[in-house]
Amino acid sequence: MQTYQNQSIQIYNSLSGKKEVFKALNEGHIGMYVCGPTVYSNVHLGNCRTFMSFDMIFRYFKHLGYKVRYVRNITDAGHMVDDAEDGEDKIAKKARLEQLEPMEVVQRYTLDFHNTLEKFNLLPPSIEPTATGHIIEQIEIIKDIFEKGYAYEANGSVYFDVAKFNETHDYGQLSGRKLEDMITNTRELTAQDDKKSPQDFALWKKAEPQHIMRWPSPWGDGFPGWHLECTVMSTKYLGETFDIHGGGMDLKFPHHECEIAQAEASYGKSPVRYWMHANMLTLNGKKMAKSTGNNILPGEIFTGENELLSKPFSASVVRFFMMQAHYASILDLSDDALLASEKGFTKLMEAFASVGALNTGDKSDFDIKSWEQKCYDSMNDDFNTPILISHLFEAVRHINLIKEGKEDISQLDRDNLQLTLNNFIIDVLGLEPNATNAADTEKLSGVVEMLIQFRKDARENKDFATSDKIRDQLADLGIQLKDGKDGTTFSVN
RNA sequence: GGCAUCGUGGCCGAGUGGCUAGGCGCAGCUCUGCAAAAGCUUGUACAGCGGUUCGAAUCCGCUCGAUGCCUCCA
Repeated sequence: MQTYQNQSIQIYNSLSGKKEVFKALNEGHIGMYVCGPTVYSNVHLGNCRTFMSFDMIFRYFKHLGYKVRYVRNITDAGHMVDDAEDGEDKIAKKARLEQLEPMEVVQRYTLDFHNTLEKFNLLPPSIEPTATGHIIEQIEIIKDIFEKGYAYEANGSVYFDVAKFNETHDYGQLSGRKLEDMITNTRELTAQDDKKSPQDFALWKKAEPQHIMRWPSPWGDGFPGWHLECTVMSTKYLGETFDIHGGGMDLKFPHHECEIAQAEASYGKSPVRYWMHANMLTLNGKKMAKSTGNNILPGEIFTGENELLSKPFSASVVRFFMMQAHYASILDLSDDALLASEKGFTKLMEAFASVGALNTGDKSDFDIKSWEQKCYDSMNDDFNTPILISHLFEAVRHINLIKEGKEDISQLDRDNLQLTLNNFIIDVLGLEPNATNAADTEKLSGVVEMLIQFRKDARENKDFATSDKIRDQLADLGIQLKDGKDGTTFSVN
């Protein structure tokens, strides 16, 4: 029997606007699609938060014993830009500026993306398809939508006819918009090209002669519209209806709305059972975005080379910081908040590391079973990691009390505690103990233990000048001595 | 302008009709040669104004403020 059969998960479904009990389409299996990045520049920390949120969700499902197929795409075909160079796609533009082949840009930033996510300890998705690898499928679905009467061709481009679609379907169901409101409220747009209506969106876009990324199609050389790849790739790998579709909140409209329209137009049914949206990471109270430059790069966090930061922070600390907020809430990044998280993270990890060495007794003052269920309950309630973490700190308190001999724990409970902490801290939250070279750690440990012994001798001889010198100089090196009931331990910053 | 979301104690951040979230910081205490670490104790917070209710931070209305989307964006 798998763990998931004992746990009932509630998910906030953006489509209904309510928390719903999650039920997998196929018992024991979950299909999850998450909109990935457009690889035309370095991933910033805001991007990372979204992928980290879904990584946590992926991890939890796996922990519960589900077989999960997690698909996260790479958008390498570029999208339209809205500034002066109208009609040019982002990747092509970047390529020309840097005198690179488009696929060279794609390669560079895909690598950066992967490297960064690896630092944050994200699990790779099951499939990571690219838009350029699915041009044929995209052309096929355009033909299908065309035949069903929801698309029209204009000057070598193909557009989705939103008004036509809305006659028989509900365009705007996800974002809570009404087509008539959108028509009356549409802002003035400069490049309105060949669309019948501003609400229509491109399925296929004609490539101008200078446009580098282009493919042949029944409508001439061009490139696919930016909503299409997700429809095509999610369907290809997960089926016409699948369990979960995720992405950043900023993709809700129009991107996800258009995905629903395309899928309903082509397959005649709603593609997704649970829509999930991760909220924005803000900087100075404003959304991080590539286009506005209001962002911070992961590399700047790791080196501390940013005027907002007083020091560098490890990837795990940043991950812990993000896990202390609910995925659907806006989270504001600041030096103070990271500093506070770092302290909490260290406290948590030190307690976790010490569980195995806890002295055991005949009884336990800590009800592990009910505590464990509280951990599951918090995750089952729409993946509430901040609540989970509050329960983890409850365990930390007990661990420290046991260490001081003020509470007892049985051996069985200690083992269960260690296992459960490992499940949630390592497997579900994806946190990592500070990575250090094992061989170096062993040597360092030997040296520090030696100094601890010298200090102990000095203290026994009441030579406090020497003992304090050892303690203070080690502290200057970032090694903190901790005098406890059963002798002195140390930790390295 | 339209559509949303949000406004919680010094800071971050959960919760959401009555019952302690948690982390960081601050203060006191215990421990200590002195510290640190650890533990214990302490916060009577929910933007403002009305309303519903036996009871609201939590529901409703209005006001103010912030953010997001409406145009590429995680």
